[in-house]
Amino acid sequence: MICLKILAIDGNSIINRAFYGIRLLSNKQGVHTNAIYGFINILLKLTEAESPDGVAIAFDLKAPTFRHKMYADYKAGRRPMPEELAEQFPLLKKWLALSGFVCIEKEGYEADDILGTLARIAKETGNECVIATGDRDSLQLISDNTRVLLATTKAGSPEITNYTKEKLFEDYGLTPGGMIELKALMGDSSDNIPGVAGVGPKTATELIKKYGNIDYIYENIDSLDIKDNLKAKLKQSKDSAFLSRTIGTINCEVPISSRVEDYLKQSAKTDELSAFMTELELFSLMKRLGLSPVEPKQESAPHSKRQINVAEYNEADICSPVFIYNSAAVCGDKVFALSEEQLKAIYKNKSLEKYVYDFKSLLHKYKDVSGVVFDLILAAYICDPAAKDYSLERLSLKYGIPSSGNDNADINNAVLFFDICKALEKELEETKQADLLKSIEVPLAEVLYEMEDYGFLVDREGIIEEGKYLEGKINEYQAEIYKLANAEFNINSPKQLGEILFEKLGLPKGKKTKTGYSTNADVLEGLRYDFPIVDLILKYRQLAKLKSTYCDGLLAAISEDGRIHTTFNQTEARTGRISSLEPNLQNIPVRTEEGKKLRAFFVARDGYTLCDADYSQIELRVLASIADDSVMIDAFNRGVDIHTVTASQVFDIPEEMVLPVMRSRAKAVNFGIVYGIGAFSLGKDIGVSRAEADKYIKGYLNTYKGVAAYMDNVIEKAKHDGFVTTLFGRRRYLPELKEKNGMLRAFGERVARNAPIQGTAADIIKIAMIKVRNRLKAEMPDAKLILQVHDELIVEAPLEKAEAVCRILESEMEAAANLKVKLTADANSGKNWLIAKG
DNA sequence: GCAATCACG
DNA sequence: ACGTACGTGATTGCT
Repeated sequence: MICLKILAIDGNSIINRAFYGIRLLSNKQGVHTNAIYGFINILLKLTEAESPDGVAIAFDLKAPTFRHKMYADYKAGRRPMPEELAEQFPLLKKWLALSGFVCIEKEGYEADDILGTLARIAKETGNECVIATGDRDSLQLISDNTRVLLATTKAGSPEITNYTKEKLFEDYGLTPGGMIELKALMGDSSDNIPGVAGVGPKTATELIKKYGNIDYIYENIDSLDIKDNLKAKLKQSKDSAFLSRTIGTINCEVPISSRVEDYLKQSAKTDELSAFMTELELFSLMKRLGLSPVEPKQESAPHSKRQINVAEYNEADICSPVFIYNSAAVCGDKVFALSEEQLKAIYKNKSLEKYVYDFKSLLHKYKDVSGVVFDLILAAYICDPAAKDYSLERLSLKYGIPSSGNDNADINNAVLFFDICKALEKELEETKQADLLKSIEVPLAEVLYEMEDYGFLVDREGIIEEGKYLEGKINEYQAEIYKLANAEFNINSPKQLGEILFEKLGLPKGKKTKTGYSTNADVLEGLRYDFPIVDLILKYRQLAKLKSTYCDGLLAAISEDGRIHTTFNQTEARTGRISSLEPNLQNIPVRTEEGKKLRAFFVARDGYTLCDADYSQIELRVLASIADDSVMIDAFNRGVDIHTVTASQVFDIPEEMVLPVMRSRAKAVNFGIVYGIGAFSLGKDIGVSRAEADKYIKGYLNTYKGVAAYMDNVIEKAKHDGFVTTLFGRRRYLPELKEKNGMLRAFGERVARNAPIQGTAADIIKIAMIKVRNRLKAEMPDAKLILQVHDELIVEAPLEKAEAVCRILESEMEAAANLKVKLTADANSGKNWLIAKG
């Protein structure tokens, strides 16, 4: 077997050394390049000296890591990175990518952890790892397969020490593992790790040399041959020592590729690299790499070529399109700061085309905002619906856009905003999603604003009464549970509940969770008829949920106008759905009788009524259409109950012979198929054996051959493309399909099957919402759309308009898309949500 | 801040 | 042998 050598570089550490070791350099546009220059220099030296087979450069991300979670002050008090350095990161990463080097960054982990993981992978695969860093923390990673090249500054001049196990012992008298123990005692001021108060490097080293580790030290603390006051200090800081060790231990299990081949250097994109380096004016490095400068093309790098000048606001300069972020705007080749008055006037001006950030929030703030043709936050969501957030900061990193370097933050951000808009616009064009933004998301933002603003009236007194009633019942159940358990405990604590049920009372143990016994409804349901206490707990849980989340929660959310104004999040769900929060009005109970009662407290105001319309089986209709399954299409077109048809096909009996239990099983299969179900879960869900469930699925796929083919094809295609799309072109990227972890890959496959279905349905109802809102606005402006629950729309309408509104809802919802099957929506009206749902 | 639980489509 | 159905948000307990 050939032994490969992987050079693993701590990107953050090395770029820092480069930045502080070399005076500020910059190109003509004022982009700083000294850290990039220094980094590349070191990288070239390292590769020449080591001739590695692969190179991986690890970077920190800003996101908090597990260390912050364990220890809130981790890295507290660090000086923020200077802007001149920060702006060089995306450029360096671009350079590395163009050169064919592999960069690794992982949310929640530090560069150190990635290095540790690479070292472990190298070790496990019998390869060699060389770590290059300026941070002594990595010394703990040394092993027979791993060396550390430690960059330091000695007497003002850079020096590199090659640390092997032997060299480490020579310098520190410790093993790599000992370095971790050392840190547990002495702490680390740069990361704000406390260690043991009053113990510095010298004492710590002595202790570890003598006793090996802190476990031994603390187990035998009283018999140790050390001074009493040192013992006292150690005892005093025991917890801190163990915490410091945990935090100081590098995590070698970062989820990154464990194939060493994935870190081999790819060939460089020479042309692009030359253009990029020319732009950065890194001519001496180019020479060293054998590249020659190229004449920059006019449009090759719009953000750094294009000149935008800071100007005074002048109304005559304003023309379409104008790019507004906070209180500054870019228009033509000028950027200027705006007063609130000026902003207001620009937002009002219908004929002025505007690129904005978060249209819906602007509507809340300014009420009158028109002429919006582009919303950055929505565009960025379409381009990457899985992103954590859509801040300029994150996007500028993603698209490699440097700061314009202006002193005024607003001016700077407006220019950045402009550049990001251009990048997103380009990506939307390239991925054929521009229409999604223009025709769906931007108009929808305004509809959602109106819904949020209008709100949903609730019967406050009714909810208060219901809360009191529930409280009484909950107390009764609680008393009975305590009596049966012969103990008082917190029923809301799964830990305590598990101990009572499975240890004290000795009930048969079911599933386990990471932390103990599972006490969820699935488990308890199986025990409820054998053990009265379990039945009570289930009832208690149900009512406790209704009380806390729905009574107390909703009451707290009622505004002064007596209405609940939820917030719709248009950029959260990876499938394209919208979500509702603070409070969530998309999960108001409906499945149980007790829960349903709450819906009666969602009401229409005097003289008005609620019109509620929902799509019938929209996801299955979408599936039938996307899969082009003639049997399912035919079933829908005949207008018969789809679950009955499925049962009749799967059980091979006439439709009129289908029994309720058969229909209900067929229904579970229909739903399950949409989610990419397996026999195990289906069996569990409907309470039949796995083999029985497997028969149903086989029967299903044999009946609906188009669906069967689709389920295979969609994964095939997703693997090829790296994403799936809805009927309207909305993408969901699926990096999971490349996973070598089978579980994650299987998850990716289920998502590939589900996302086009759920996503297309989401697109359709979004279109319907826009159409319904426009019809209402034009024909009966007193009627307002107030809520969407994925396949359901609710309008508050004047009593006498109820019928007309129901017909508008039905017809617009049905006409929202033209599928291979007819879409059906059914509307009802009533004075509260419970009644209106029909 | 995470895990467990449970509410909805 | 392992885990096992997609997408969300709120509450509670616990470290």
